[in-house]
Amino acid sequence: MDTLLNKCCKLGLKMTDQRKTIVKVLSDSKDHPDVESVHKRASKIDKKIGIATVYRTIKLFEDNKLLEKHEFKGFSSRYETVRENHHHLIDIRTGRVREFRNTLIDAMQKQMAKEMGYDLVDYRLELYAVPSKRKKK
Amino acid sequence: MDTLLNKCCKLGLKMTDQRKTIVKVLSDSKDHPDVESVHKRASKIDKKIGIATVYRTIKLFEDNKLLEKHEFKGFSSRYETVRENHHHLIDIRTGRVREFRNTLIDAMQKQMAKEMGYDLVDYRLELYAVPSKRKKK
DNA sequence: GTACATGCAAAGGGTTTGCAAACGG
DNA sequence: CCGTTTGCAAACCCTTTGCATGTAC
Repeated sequence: MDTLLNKCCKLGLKMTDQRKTIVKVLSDSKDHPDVESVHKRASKIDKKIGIATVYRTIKLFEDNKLLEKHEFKGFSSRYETVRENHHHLIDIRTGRVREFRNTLIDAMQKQMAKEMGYDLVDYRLELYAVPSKRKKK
Repeated sequence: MDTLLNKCCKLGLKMTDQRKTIVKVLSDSKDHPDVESVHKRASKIDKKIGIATVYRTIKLFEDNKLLEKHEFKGFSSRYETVRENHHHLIDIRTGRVREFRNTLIDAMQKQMAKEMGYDLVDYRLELYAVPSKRKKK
């Protein structure tokens, strides 16, 4: 098992009811919600939960590499549970995020940095797009 | 001539002294300054210039496609005059930005979007790196 | 029990806006 | 001239923080 909850336990994080609620919301999220969305969803389980707690918990998870933060152009910060490497395509009309992998681009990025005399530490590759009229080729 | 000032005139923008000052600052900038830096540099020419004016002018230029805004991770918004297509490598220690081109990656991005059934509208490719210890290969 | 987490509201940083006065074309 | 732009300060949004209270281990 490698659930978010398990990872929290392994890290020895103190699991309050609020944190468990937020873990559940994040684990159930198939999209890339922002803090407000997480708070809204969490409120359905625990109507007393404060948004400051959501901010603090998300930051805690982020610091512990359980969550990844994305700041897509035109949106407030959005989060997803850390999984394998991938890039994002954002539908600018709906905000929907689609994921993709492309190991060739990954390799080229690393090489590009090396050629410029740097060691790659992190990257960002985001495609902003709209559904095409024609059928997918 | 294709200077920023010329582009402003062609667009019929009212050129106040403040705007001319900001245009000069931006034209002289070889880096990717944030609003505060632009304001500081502009203040050396016109000590009365207000930061709200800098914000408004930069937004005006951005809306008119004369400036490009970048929101690099960990920094406040930074700007550069629009030029040919290129990507950015950010030295996370200093904030210094290096530019590079890679047409193969460009092509792959477009193709990636198409394969997913989208038309690419915009993208973001940023490398975050530190100078490598070894000599550039 | 004790150190840490919570909720609230207030503060924070970067950016925007309302207003009266100044100014460009 | 008249509509636009400016400078100032207040408002703004999202996020963080101080504090007294509550809670997991």
